[in-house]
Amino acid sequence: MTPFNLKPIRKERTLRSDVVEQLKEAIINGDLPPGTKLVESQLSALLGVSRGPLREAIRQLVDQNLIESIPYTGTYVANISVKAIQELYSFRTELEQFAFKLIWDKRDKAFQEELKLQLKKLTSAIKDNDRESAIFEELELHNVVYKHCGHELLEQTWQRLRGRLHLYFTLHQKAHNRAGPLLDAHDRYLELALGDDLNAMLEHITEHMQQGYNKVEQFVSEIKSNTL
Amino acid sequence: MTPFNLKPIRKERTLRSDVVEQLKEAIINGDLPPGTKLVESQLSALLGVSRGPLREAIRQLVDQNLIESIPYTGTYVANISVKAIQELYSFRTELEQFAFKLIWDKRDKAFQEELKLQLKKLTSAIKDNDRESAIFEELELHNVVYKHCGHELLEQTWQRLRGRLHLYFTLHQKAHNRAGPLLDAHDRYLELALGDDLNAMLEHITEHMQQGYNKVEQFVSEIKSNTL
DNA sequence: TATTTGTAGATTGTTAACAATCTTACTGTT
DNA sequence: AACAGTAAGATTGTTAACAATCTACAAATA
Repeated sequence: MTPFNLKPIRKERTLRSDVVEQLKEAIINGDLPPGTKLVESQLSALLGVSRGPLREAIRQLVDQNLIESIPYTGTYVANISVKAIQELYSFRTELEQFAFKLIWDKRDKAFQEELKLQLKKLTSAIKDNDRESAIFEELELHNVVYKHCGHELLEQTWQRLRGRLHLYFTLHQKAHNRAGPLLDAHDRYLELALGDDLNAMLEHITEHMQQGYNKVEQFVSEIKSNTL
Repeated sequence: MTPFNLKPIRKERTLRSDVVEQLKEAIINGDLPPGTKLVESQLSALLGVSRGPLREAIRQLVDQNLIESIPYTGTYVANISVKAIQELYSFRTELEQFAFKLIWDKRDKAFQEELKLQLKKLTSAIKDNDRESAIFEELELHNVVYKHCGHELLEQTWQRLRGRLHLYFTLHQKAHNRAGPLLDAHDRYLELALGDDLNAMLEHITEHMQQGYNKVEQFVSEIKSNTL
């Protein structure tokens, strides 16, 4: 048979996977604020799905730290805390430094172009004042690195953190109604990522993350003290 | 009321959690070799549980990379590969170096004593020629570090890798019927971990992991070529 | 005989009813 | 009024039956 350029189709559409997507989206968007109690019967009715697939979806989101579950008691949208943010940012720093160490000598044209393209998308979204897109594109920029370094375990770990990070960005944006954290000074990031000084890049990541942490930490402290 | 030093009790005993434990145990022990097809009806009958909780348990184990699942097709005990081992060991190196960087200035008496105790347990298990225990205690030794550095996200990530690592150790042991990887030369590990040269410790971790990787990689290559 | 096509059985996905557990509000007692 | 006990309602955990999908084998065709 003539070998068409056909890839085997991904057959992983199931109610569970759809529910995971929708719930994740709702949490990340802030439609379901942290602490919200998720009642299975209500949710399943809302989604038009029975409780079986819903419960399986919940298990997956618990593993992504987006939902907390207490047996026989209830499941809640994960709460935020200064410590959790601290951990997320310090961990991210290590992950991304590792990613760059892995990719450094393998940075091909495709990688460089995709990184440039992604920065354009981000810049454009910021100029258009489209906050939601800006957050997404910011995450996509970092995603390019993880995607290209060819380390599945690392990428998987990054994906697990990504949702939580997205949530923080959204909350920050909603709280201040201005551009989320880290939406500027990405030019230097790109410059170093395409340059030839690995150590400078690694140091920049530490600073980059530190800045992001400061912004997010600050507003979470505010929220927490307001809530009391 | 007199404030007793009581922690809120963990109430998380459910069929799902029991199934997770049992399945994990069976995979890690090698009772369910890599590639084994897991048929839900058979498993549920075997465990005396209906398919609902079983399926939820499977979701959790998929997230720990111990099971692979293809919708409408089947779930299988995760296969092993040289690349997966490579990734696991390189990632472990980063995680454990991060852990030591975190804990270094906070190493208290409790930490030091627990580390010493754990090494004793490991040494004792090796002397008794109790392979199964030796593997467990080896993992417990590293676990002490993650437990004490007070970084939940890091510990969580370690726990997710631990099962997979345990599986490799078991397979190695079964293949060669001799002591698993890394069961010697832990004295130096302890010495450095209690010493005051962080860089030496970090370097040692790299070597330590490299040795472990070499042993595991070698025998997996053998297995793979024999299977063909 | 080799290839294709159809069909039956097996297996996973989904649902809805049932059981166990928890929460809350009410009642009675001191 | 404060507290313990209790019962009703709500919610999660579990089960078993039903539907959708896939796989493997056999019949049909060349």
